[in-house]
Amino acid sequence: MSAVRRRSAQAEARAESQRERILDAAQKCFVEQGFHGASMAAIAETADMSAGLMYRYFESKNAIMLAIIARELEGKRAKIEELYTDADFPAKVLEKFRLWQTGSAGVMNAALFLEMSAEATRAPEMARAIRTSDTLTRTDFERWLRRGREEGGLGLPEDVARARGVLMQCVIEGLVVRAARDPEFDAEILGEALEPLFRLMGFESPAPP
Amino acid sequence: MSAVRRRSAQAEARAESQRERILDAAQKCFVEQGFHGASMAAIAETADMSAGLMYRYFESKNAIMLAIIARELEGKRAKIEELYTDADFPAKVLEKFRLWQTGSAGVMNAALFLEMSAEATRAPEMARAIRTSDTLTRTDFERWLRRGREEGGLGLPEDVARARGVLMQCVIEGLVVRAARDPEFDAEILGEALEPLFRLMGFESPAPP
DNA sequence: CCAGCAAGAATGAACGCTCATTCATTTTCT
DNA sequence: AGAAAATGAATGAGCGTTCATTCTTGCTGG
Repeated sequence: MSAVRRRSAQAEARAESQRERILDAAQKCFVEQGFHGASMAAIAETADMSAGLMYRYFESKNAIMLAIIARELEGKRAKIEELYTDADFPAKVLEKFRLWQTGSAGVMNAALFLEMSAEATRAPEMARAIRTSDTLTRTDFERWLRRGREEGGLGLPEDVARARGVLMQCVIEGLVVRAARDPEFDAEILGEALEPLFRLMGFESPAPP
Repeated sequence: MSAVRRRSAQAEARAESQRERILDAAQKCFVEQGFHGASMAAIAETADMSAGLMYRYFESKNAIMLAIIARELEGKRAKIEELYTDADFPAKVLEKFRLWQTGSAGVMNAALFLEMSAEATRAPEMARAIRTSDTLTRTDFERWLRRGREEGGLGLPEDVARARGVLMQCVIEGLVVRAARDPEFDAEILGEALEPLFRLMGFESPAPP
């Protein structure tokens, strides 16, 4: 029985790695050809497996799309969290902007972000997934803005914090749009305009110790 | 010959109205089902004509997509121009935000904007069209920011104006993303955060006479 | 030690369907 | 009557999905 259990654990691990292989391939294809432009055949070829086999690991193409979105959103939140656990907010945002431009691996891809957002306006399942992640991100921003002064924050009242939290999201998402649209744009130019804007909104580096 | 010319002019007018009927239907379908999800049959039905007839007025589905984009971008620029030919910039932006949320006719549709932006990352023709409109919009913003003091402006130097012009675009586009994602969101909340932000960036109402 | 075997993994041809596009035909105008 | 406008069935390509089949793996009794 121990042998059986070991085997099934091993099989489970292999299945998981297969799922990831499929998701990696799907992400590449979705970025290059769009959700609807990418065919299962193309994804299979990219993943270096047969089309039929993918149905052992995912119920449908739609399930793959949803899995991609979940993975991307999780990654996005992790990246945004990095922004305010460390110093120099504007510089960190600029750094992320450059990553969005190049579409580096492991980063929320800007084109995919647009694709997802457009799709969410008509696919309720995607809208729900995005909405959840969206709310989490905004709540995090608000918490940051409402921190008390003794913690190095401004201690903003709730309504002001909410307004600025949303606006912050808009600015970030606007930067993503720009990164997708203009991968050659020199991020440095944004820097000097971004800094006073973030200061105004209360997103500053924590005070030095 | 006058009869011939009159006839051809009349025919031309009719052809133009047919083209517009197709574009209106296509826009509706694209918004509801996406560029690739909307079929020619669906567009034809919405336009209340046969599928075949559309090919008398447009070479292909792709040509329809490009025409839609051109029309949307032209409208977008006109709407943005309204922003600074009149008083109270932040209030006007909020008003546009609400229109994006409801997807009112005649206004650049938010979902379509996302769809277009995503498509542009892989279709060079669309990228070119969008890039052109994009540059025009930014140039307009920059001109506004560089206006001399005697004209009620700040007379900002070129590099600062460029940085703020791009950032302004990011904020606007971020608002579009938000409008698409959250049609229920109360725009009023944004108002109080938006006003100091625009003031900081130099986008103010013209001084009263 | 191994021949044989069950079961999971993987294949890829086939299926049913939808799509964009075409074109022989009919209808509508002048 | 004749030209232009409009139709909608036909076409063929491509899609997501299924499934009969083959391959691989690792356990088993002898």
